[in-house]
Amino acid sequence: MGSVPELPEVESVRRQLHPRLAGSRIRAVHLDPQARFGAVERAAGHRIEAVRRRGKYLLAPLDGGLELVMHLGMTGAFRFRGEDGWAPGEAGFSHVRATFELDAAVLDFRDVRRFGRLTVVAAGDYAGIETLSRLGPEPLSDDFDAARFHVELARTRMAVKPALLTQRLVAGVGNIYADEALWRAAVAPYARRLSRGRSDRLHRAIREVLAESIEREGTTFRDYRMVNGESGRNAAHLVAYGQAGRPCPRDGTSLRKVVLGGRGTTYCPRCQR
DNA sequence: AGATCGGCCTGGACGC
DNA sequence: TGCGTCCAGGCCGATC
Repeated sequence: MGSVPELPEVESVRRQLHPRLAGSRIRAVHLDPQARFGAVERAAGHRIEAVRRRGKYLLAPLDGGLELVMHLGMTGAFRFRGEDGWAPGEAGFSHVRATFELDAAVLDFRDVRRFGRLTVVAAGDYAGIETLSRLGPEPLSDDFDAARFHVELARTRMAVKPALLTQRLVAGVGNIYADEALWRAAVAPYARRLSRGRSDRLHRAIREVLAESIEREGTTFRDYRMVNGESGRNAAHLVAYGQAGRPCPRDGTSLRKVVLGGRGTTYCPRCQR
């Protein structure tokens, strides 16, 4: 059972990184020689202006017209060297794939499974990052419009859950919150071309489950950690994801796990239609 | 252009 | 106990 950083987890990381990094200069960058990062060395010598987020991407504009784009992948985490038990010789100090020497701190990027990505691009130029360049609206902003969501859901031939995971209809929803939102909206993950009523319920449920998880600083099973090493508190509130075999809180039916679009999917076969 | 599918990567769970 | 196998899964690139 992994724990994948999705929008609430990435936002929780962003909130801890921004105050520490904004205004700080990157003196040097050290990279795992096996890592396939994109031109991260170019960040050296540049000042970080802010740490922002789009979907599951962390975006750090640098002075000189550059931008550091970061994705945590499956197991990525940022930790400050020598803080909160993160130091050579301490338990758990391992799998460091990149290190940023800053003015007054050393920031490590830990990533056990190496799915994470770090890239430096010209500011705003995401042409080489397909998912980011075609990313849908931020779910918690006014850009996430219910009418447009319905139209786009009706246009695709995909089942609703795989469609959500493409990041094109809405940004930042992954496997956990897709299952949670579909359960809350009582929509079957394999449904297609939702009615406006169902699509509106799903639209609202996506916003709710993400906002509630941000309040709890995300969902931790094992891997996801905030920058200070702490776990998020949302795992105890999951109703669908990882709950196969448990009774549906709405009607008591045993929750079923299937594979849909290559992803584990848990839902109530009775009330999610 | 949209949809689908395999590959990437590693540790933990599981079976014998 | 120890070894082998399977699974998790976001994104990317190839293919249809």
